[in-house]
Amino acid sequence: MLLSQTEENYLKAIYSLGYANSNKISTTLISAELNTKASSVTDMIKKLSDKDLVHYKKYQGVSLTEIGRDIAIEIVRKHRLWEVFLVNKLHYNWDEVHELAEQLEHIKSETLIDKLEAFLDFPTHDPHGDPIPDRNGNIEHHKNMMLSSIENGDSCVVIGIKDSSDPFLKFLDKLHIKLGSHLKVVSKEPFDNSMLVETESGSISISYQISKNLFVKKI
Amino acid sequence: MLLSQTEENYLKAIYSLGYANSNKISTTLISAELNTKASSVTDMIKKLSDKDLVHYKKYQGVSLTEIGRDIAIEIVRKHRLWEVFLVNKLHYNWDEVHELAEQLEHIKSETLIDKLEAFLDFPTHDPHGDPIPDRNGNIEHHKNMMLSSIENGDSCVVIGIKDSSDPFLKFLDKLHIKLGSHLKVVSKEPFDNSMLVETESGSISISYQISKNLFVKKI
DNA sequence: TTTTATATTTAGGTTAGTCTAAATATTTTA
DNA sequence: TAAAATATTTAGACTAACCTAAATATAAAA
Repeated sequence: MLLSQTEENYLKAIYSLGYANSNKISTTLISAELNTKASSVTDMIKKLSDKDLVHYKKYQGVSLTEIGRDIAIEIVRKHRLWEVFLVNKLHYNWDEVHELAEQLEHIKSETLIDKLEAFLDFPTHDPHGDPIPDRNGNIEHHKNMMLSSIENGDSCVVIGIKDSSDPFLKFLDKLHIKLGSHLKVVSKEPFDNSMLVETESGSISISYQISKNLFVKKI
Repeated sequence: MLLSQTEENYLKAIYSLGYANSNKISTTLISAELNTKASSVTDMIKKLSDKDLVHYKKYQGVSLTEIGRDIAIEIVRKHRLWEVFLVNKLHYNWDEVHELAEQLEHIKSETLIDKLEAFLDFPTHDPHGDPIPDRNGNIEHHKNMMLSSIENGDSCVVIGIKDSSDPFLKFLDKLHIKLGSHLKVVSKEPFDNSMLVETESGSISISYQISKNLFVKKI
C-alpha cells in the first residue's frame, strides 16, 4: 500500500484523535486537527474508505480499519524513533523535534526504520515519554496516572508528557522538570487544585493545568 | 526561498547536467534526466525563471543563476551527508543508499544538516568518493584522472566513482574494488582498451567501460 | 415536536505538476 | 539554401489536495 504523505497524515490524525475521543471520529474534529476545511476531510475520507483504510458511513463519522490502524501505528513508530535520533544523537532539545519528525516520518523504505531502531539501541520511549511501537505494531499503553492524582506526601517520577506542545515543553524546562525527575507532593490547594511540589532544585507551585498533563509513576 | 521537492529536483538535475555538458542545458536533456516529457520541463523552467533560479530564453536552453546554483549545491550537500549517515551509521551498502538519500535530501530545516555533519565528524567525501560541499557551498573539484589514463606499470588508489548507478556499484563489489583500493596497471590492450590490473585480491581484466568510470590518484 | 443551530456533504472552482497532440523554431542534410 | 528531421513550445486536459458557497442531514432548544 503506497500512500501519499497527506493520506498518512489523515490516518495518523484519526488514530491519535481516537485515543482522547470515542471510536467514531467526526469530520470537524479531523479538520481542526489538520487545519483544513470539513469539506476537504469528506473528500479524503471517501478516498481512504475506498482503500479500506477507514470505516465510513455518511454523517456517522469514521474509524480506522485494522489495516488503517496498522499503518497509523507504523507512522507513529517512525515519528518517535526519529525524535529519539534527533535528541539523543543530534542533541536537539525535546521541544525542537516535533516538526522535523513530522517530515522524517514520511520517508519511504522497507529497511530504514528497523536499522535506525537498532542504531538507537531499541529505545522504548521517545523524548517525551511516549511509548514506541515495536515493528509488529504492538504498543505499550500509558498507565493513566497524572501528577494531579498523586496524594499529599507521596513521591513520583515523571514518565511522560500528555501535551507535548512547544510552549508546554519550554515551560517544563524552565521549572527544571524533565523525564525521570523526582517530585514529592507537599500539599494541595483545594481552591484551584494547584499543588506545592518538592523537586531536586527546590519547592515550586504547580497549577492544575500542569499537573494533569504530566504522566507519573508512584515510588 | 521555499521550494517544492519538484523544483529542487529540477535545480539539482540542471546542476549535475551542467558538469558533463556545457553551461546551457537543453529541455530534452532535463526531461531524460528526470523521466518527464519535454513539455513538462518547459513549464517548470518558466516557473524557475520567474523565481530567478535559472537563466532562460526560449529555445536557447537554461543555466543556473547564482542563487539557483547555491540551492542546487545545498541539495547535493544534504544528499551526500545523508549517504554517509546511511552507510557509516546504519551500515547500508554503498549501492543501497541513493534512493533513500533522494528522499532525505528534501527534509527542510535550518539546523538539521549542520548537526548531522557534526555528528558524522565532518566527512569530506560521500561513500562513492564524491566531495561534500561545505556549508558555504564550496566544493572541491574532482581531479579528472580516470583509471583509463594510468600508464602501464603505474599504481593508483581508487578515490571516486563517476557512474554511481546500482549495477555498476554491485559489479565493483564483485571485483572487490572499493574506495581506497590499490590498483597496479600491468598491461593495456590497444584493441579494446581493456587493461590487466593487479588488485589486493589478484589480477583482473578491466574493460574500458569500467576504467573510464573510476576516479584514481597516482601513487 | 417543531424550530433553530450546527455538522456534513455536494457542487463547482483553484493550483501544482504532469500528460498528449499540435504548432512553431532550430538544426541537419542533401 | 531549401527540404527534412529534430527540438521546443503552446494549447488543452488530467489528478491530488485543497478551497468557498450552497444544500442537506442531524442534534439541540424552545
